[in-house]
Amino acid sequence: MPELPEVETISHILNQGGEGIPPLPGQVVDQAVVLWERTIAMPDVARFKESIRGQKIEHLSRRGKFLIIQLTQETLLFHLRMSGDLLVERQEQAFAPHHRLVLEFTSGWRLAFNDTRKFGRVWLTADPQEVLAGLGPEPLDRGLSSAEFFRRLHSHSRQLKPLLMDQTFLAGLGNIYTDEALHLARLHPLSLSDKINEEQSSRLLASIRQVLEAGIQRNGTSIDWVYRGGDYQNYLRVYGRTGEACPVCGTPIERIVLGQRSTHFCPVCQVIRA
DNA sequence: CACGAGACCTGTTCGC
DNA sequence: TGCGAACAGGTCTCGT
Repeated sequence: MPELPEVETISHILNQGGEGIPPLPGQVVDQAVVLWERTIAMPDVARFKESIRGQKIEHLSRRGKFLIIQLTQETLLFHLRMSGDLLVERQEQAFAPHHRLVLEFTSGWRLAFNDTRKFGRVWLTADPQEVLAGLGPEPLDRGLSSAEFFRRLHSHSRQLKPLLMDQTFLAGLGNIYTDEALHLARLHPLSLSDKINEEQSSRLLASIRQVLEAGIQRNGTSIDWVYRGGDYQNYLRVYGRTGEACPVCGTPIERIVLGQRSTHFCPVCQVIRA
C-alpha cells in the first residue's frame, strides 16, 4: 500500500497525535505482543521482546518507505509493504483480525501493526544503517540536483518505470506515484533511462516531486480498505483509470503489465522517443 | 547488467 | 448464484 506520501502522513500523525490520540514520543514500551512471528525481521522474536521492553519513544521519521521510530537505546523500523498500517489504540480494545505486532505502553495506550497480507516487516537494531544502507536518494531532498538525477538515469539502460520503482535508484516511489509522475512528465514507462535528454530528465524530477508533494498535501491515497485518511485517489491522473479519458488529451488510458505490475499511461501524451 | 517469473499472503472483484 | 481466475500502494531470489 503505502508509498512515500502515505508513510510520511503516518509518521506525522503518530508524532503529533490528534483526535483523542496521544503523540507517540514519550510513550514507554511495557510489552511487545507478537502475533505473526515472521513480521519480526530482526532480531529473533525472543530477543526482540526482551530488548524493546522499557525503551521510550523519542521521535518518528521516514526514509523512503520505511517508518523509523527512534527509541532510547535502539531504532525500530517498519516497512508496511502492501497492506500494513499502524494504529494507536487503547489497550482495553480487542485485537482486530490482522494485527501482527502490538506494542503495549505503560500509559494504557498501544501501537498496533495491522497487516492483512503479512508482507510487512519490523526491525529493531542499534544501527539503522544496517537496514537503510542500500536506499537511493530521497526524491524530495533538494540536495538531489537535476544534474545528479540526469547522471543517475544515464548510469543505467533500463525501462523508466521499473527503474523509478527501484529503491536503490530513488527511495519512496511505488506503483501509483510512478505512473502519475511519468504521465505528468509526458514520458513513456518503457522509455530507456539513457535515452532521456536533460530537459526530459529535469521535467521528470520536477514531476516526481510534484506528485509526491501533492500526495502528502492530501494525506496520501486511500484505496479499498487499505489506508484510511487521505484523498489523493480523487486526484489521480492515470493510475487505476484504464479506459477513462486522459485528463490532458482525452485519449483512453491504456494498461500494460510491466515487471508484473499494472502500468497506466496515455498512448498519445506519453511517447517513447528522445 | 537487465528483465521476467515465482514466492511470500489474504481478501475482493471480475468473468463466464 | 457459484466458482475459479485475476488482481491488489512491495520486495526478494532465481534463472536466462
